[in-house]
Amino acid sequence: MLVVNDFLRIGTKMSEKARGRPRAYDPEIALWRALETFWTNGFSRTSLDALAAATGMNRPSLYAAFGDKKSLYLKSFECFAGQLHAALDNAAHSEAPLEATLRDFYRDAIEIYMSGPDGPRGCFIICTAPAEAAMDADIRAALKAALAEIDKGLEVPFAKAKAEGRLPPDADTAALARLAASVLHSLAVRARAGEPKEALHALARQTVQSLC
Amino acid sequence: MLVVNDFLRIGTKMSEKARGRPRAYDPEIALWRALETFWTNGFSRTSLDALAAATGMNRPSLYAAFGDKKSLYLKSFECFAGQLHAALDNAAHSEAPLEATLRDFYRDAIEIYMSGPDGPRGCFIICTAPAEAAMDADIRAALKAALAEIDKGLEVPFAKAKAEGRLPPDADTAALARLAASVLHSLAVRARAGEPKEALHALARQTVQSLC
DNA sequence: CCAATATTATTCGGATCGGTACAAAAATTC
DNA sequence: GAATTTTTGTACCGATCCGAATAATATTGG
Repeated sequence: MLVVNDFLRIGTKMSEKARGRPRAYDPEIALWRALETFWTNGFSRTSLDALAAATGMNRPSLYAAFGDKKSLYLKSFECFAGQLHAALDNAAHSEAPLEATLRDFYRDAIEIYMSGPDGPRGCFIICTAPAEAAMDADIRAALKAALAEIDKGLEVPFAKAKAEGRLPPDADTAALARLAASVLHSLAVRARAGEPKEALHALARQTVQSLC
Repeated sequence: MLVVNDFLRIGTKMSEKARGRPRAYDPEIALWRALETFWTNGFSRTSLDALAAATGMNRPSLYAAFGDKKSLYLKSFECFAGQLHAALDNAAHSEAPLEATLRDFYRDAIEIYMSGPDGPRGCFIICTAPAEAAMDADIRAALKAALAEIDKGLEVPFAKAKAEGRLPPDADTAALARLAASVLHSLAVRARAGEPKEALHALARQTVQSLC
């Protein structure tokens, strides 16, 4: 239950040399490799052996660095949520008009959803967390928080457009943002199901047109 | 690899008595119990022991009746897809105007998504299939087909409204239906994440308002 | 060179996994 | 009532699961 100590050291100054045997892995790279493994396989289907193989670490090192399997999954989740947060921040601070902001946001999302070494993987959060969420309160809480962050983040561009008079004064920006977020969720699932990229772009286009 | 024989016998006339020891289970009930187990736990996290406990059958009987684990999952999937198909058919044949049809469709869906013995479970298809879809071509194909059926099914009410002049003559009914379907997907995930029922109804309301 | 420290590498252990073999049980047919 | 047929129940299979215990290795500090 100690664990995690390593993570705290990432940000510290590297002036004083580490005392013992040096690490053979980069924690950030290893975490990303673990994330990718969970992303394609989901939580329950991913074994510690697969994670060890993907990270190049052996199981004890994995455990020492990230804790048990679920802890590693949640760390991967937060890592992906960080990327998501950055994308939302980007949209929130966009100077472009609402249509363009939303269009670019979807474009970037689709690009990520369609990526992957063995075919499209959709969204880490939407495609792997729900399966576990019903029985696992921690994963459910993480999922709920991520959904809320998407809703909140997407509201900013709508609110800005409303403040600038580009939306009707009675527009419910929170509701519009939740609708836009809903399409994002669907894009994630559709990509993973194998829908062609053009169909996803068409859906995004229709959404922008309907909401702006 | 024989298997399945039992299923074929469900619909046959029961005039000639079965020859051997009688079945101790009802295949339809057992399938529904298995479906519920997969629904809450997802595919990978569900063990054959859990399925046996839920159905009241022992493992050999399970195997004889439904084949291996994935085969049982896919049968559960198709069973749920059948319910979905009925709901879509209901919406397609509705005499009510588009708004009411869509509103009722969402209302019924939310009711199902919020149901469940241990809290809301969302949608069997949207919440359990994506996790497996990236690595399992069969589940991916089933998921893709189900998504297509939702898109197609929801297009009917839009097309009817357009034909009756209740939508602009240039309305892209297929695109609108895909957008409406996307919100359904999101409702499934949101319900499983624990969003309150009223929030889901509000999202449905906003969607109907935006699309009709 | 020797102690201390921290990580790696090997190995194991109990539990559970999905699937099956085999015999007992319960019904029908003759 | 004996033979046949089908299902049930038990027990078991090798494989894999997650986690930990132990030993070897590589570095720093004295």
